[in-house]
Amino acid sequence: MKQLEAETRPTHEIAARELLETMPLIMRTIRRQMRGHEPGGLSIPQFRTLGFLMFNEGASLSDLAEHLGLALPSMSKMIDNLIARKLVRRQQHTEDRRRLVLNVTERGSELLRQAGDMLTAFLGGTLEPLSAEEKEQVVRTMRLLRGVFGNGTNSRTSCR
Amino acid sequence: MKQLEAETRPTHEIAARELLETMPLIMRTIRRQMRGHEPGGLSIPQFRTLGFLMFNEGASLSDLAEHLGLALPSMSKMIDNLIARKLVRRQQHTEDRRRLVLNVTERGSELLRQAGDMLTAFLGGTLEPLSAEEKEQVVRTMRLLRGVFGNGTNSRTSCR
DNA sequence: TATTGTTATACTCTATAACTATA
DNA sequence: TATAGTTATAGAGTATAACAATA
Repeated sequence: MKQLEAETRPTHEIAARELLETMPLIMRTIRRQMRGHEPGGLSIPQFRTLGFLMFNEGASLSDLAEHLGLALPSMSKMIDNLIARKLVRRQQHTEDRRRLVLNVTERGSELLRQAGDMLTAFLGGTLEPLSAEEKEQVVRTMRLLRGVFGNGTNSRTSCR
Repeated sequence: MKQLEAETRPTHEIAARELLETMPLIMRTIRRQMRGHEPGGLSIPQFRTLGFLMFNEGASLSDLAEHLGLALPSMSKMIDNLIARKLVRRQQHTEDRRRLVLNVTERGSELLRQAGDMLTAFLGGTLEPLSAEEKEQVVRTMRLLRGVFGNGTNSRTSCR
């Protein structure tokens, strides 16, 4: 009863296990890489935050929370942190004064660039053993997964 | 300079971005699902810990830390927590009294089963829109990634 | 009243450093 | 001396609840 017969389980169960075993491993590898190596050391969510702000200048806190899939207070705290490190600038929206207008500072954009280069190099090296086709497969699968995980399932409003 | 030309970047760079955007999303979705729904509510590392102990009865703390990719103190604390919740039992190795002999309790195994069922159902539902072939692709890609990320890169001893 | 954010609080994850006990 | 674990400490990520300010 405790020993399962290798591959006789349904595919979605196997896929579930694979996701659960593989993704934390990769996340940790990346996290360590980022924490240690950079001049400033960005966490993954911080990195994503700066990246989002780079391409969505003047985004609000809610925009960010929505994109990262975080609760507002979590996002607020993270932004506090980034502002304390002078990587992000916070202003008030002139028309709707409830809203924040967030931007990456010079320093933030420089750090983001460096972190991105480092990460790209690191992941490039890690993925190197794969053939071009396998790399394509990784990209395809990620998009596939983003498609199914990115929709309703994750919407914060639907959770209780 | 700030706008990048869609798909002209090298594959490994694209793959890097895809990993970074997709994996946190999936992890968060799973984490929420696990936190909320279960009778006890297990975190992902807790779930993996119980799972590992289920198939490696009497494992030591170091075994676990190694498998999960955690530092020993992190692992120690997590086990404390699981023991406090009566999900894990800690004994001393009779021959080498430095070693721990860790096992899942009845209650732990029951909770693990429930959490596993819930997660399987949830992921099964989430992956449902995918064709059988696409699901296979997910499995293949995870194994591929585990292969490249699971080796030297992640060894704790190599990090400073 | 609804929306945007912040503050307070709490818990998990994770790491490093310093320590104890055993081998 | 080397190995297995624990304790102390710290910081990030995350959430919920309660609140303030603006619309």
